[in-house]
Amino acid sequence: MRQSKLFTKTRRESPADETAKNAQLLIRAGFVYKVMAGVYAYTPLGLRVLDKIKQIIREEMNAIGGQELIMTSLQPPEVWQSTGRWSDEVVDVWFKTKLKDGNELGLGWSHEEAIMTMMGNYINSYKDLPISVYQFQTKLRNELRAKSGIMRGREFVMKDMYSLHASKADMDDYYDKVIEAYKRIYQRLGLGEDTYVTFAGGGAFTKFSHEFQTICEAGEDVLYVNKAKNIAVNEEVLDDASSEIGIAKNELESVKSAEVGNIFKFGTEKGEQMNVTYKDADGEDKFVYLASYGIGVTRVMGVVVEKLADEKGIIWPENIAPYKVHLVGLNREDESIVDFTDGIYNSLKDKGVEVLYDDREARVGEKIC
RNA sequence: CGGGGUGUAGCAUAAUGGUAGUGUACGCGGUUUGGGACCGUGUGGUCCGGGUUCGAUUCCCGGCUCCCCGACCA
Repeated sequence: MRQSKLFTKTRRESPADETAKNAQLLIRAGFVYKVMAGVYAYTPLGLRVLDKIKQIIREEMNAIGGQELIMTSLQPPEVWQSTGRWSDEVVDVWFKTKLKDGNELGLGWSHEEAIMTMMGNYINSYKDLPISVYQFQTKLRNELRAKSGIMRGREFVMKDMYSLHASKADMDDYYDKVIEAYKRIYQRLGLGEDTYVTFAGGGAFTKFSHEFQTICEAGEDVLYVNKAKNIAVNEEVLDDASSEIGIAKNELESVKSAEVGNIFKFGTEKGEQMNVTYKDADGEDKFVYLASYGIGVTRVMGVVVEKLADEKGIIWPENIAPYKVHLVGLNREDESIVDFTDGIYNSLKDKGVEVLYDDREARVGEKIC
């Protein structure tokens, strides 16, 4: 890509209406454009980063048998009524709207019910299980308060995977595989060192759900960690979990963290509520087991910026940098030098190296800054 | 949703009850040229609605916006 033609250029100053480091830097560098509170567009540079993060996740999900598909943003109420999650009292982040004929619609904030409804149409026998599907979907959530730049928006990209099983044991096995896949993902994203698997807080599902928390000043959660023992406990479940694990509070250090992934087992709960069954080997109807696995793709991007930036700006890990090479062409008035750098640019391109070529007529200082 | 703040040019900032200034960005001309260079010149602005006033960007009321704290967060 020739930088002279690149859509978006850098800005010298941070926007006054952003205090979050990730938003300030991403806007200054021209990776995102703010549309409104909690709603950001991704420019060509930002999209390249997003696509690379997605590709890493995609590879790891495929490696454990996940199959990519895409559900819909428009959601019919019926699908959610069976589990009680259409109610605004139960789910307070719904965006709801209406069709021209007056019928209500919701905009997808999560997709468990949507997946289960669809799966119910395809799963008949134990031979159809297990099955694991995932998507990269724009989630729409009517958050009371958006904050922290791209880390908590009303519209954001999430990878959500759903696995369906014939037995608890099979679900448990797969769940553990996903944990390992997630660890590889965060490793590849450059967050591995500071990302911990923790028991999640939040009521009835605590024992069946885990969060992936990355130590990050800009995060919303508090984690108690023991780095040497590689143990981390969410503040919300500190008392219960620490006794269960057998570690004393004073062995743990309190740090702020951002939730970069959340996985949980529904067991047969959704299957029962939505009547999703399969025939077992004896011809008997059984409820399917469900587990689901999320990664906030755009949030992860924000966390990377927050954690790895220095006083001069964003530092992308090589795996997700928008380009592998930034070729800086100087002396644009000297034709022989222009020809020379053009040659380097073309040969890198021919070799399939992703290269951003600064061919602008500008001084060195400006290009490098 | 409760509380606090905010709103001036593309961006960042200043000032004022009486012609809104500067930087940057952008256009043009020129001097430069290995870490955001300089000179000249030009384009461009007071969130929306109402009120007070001879006159409101400024004061008052309402709305909206954005940010922060809290609450919320499968």
